[in-house]
Amino acid sequence: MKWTELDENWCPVARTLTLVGDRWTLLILRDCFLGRSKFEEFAETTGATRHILSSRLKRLVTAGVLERRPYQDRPKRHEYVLTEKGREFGPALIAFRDWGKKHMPVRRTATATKE
Amino acid sequence: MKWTELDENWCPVARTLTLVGDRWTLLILRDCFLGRSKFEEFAETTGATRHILSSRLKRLVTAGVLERRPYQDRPKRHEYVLTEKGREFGPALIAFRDWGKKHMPVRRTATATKE
DNA sequence: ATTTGTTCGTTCCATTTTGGAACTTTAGCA
DNA sequence: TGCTAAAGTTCCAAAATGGAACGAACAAAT
Repeated sequence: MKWTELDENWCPVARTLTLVGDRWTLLILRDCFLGRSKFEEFAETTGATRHILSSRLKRLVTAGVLERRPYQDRPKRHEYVLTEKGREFGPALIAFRDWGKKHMPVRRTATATKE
Repeated sequence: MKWTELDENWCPVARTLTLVGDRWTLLILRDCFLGRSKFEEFAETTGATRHILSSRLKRLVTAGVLERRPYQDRPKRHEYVLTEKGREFGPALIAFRDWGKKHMPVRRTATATKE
């Protein structure tokens, strides 16, 4: 089954997933809620390739979850900010955060271990 | 960046995504909350291929979100049921559902339109 | 005894999507 | 002029996916 077919699904969860049902998209939204808004910031903090970042941001803007707006002229630069629709997605991320805090402890690696 | 690297991420959202950050996994969990528990049920209602279903269920069981347990002998059959850890993921799905109900209206297609 | 049906997968392969890095454009600054 | 920064785009090899067939293990029907 293709993902585009899901947007006519009877289930609201399924329809939601057509838009935000992938890792990078959710990480981008997390960033937005943390106040980040620039392409380069997303690239650094999410670890997504610029390629994927570009396509995901486009999708979110098209869907009306983010708004792409200029924050300076010459050189023209844009930033991505949450719309009302996007802000209302907050509770979902809170739920993910809380569940992660409780059930997904940080796995330390050799390099991450200090002390 | 590889996904496996995210599980040592400082962010609990990111760590959560290493486990449930894909569409099929979340649809499977939705099914579980709706009371479904069998492989064939998941296959039909999520639309995921048996291949993907198999790998996702394994991951969820390994992570302790689902428990694979026999519900009959001869022919041996198993079902997948939410553990306490899995049940605590409910609020996240509720948030997805609510957001979807409000912001992702069903897109009707020609065949779906009747009357 | 052979065929059919059910459940739960595994295997195979062509198509998509990713990851990773380089390249482009526009413009300020030294 | 050369260097840096932001925001993408392009390219290609590697990984994930979809689609459908195949397999095992047993029950029920013919």
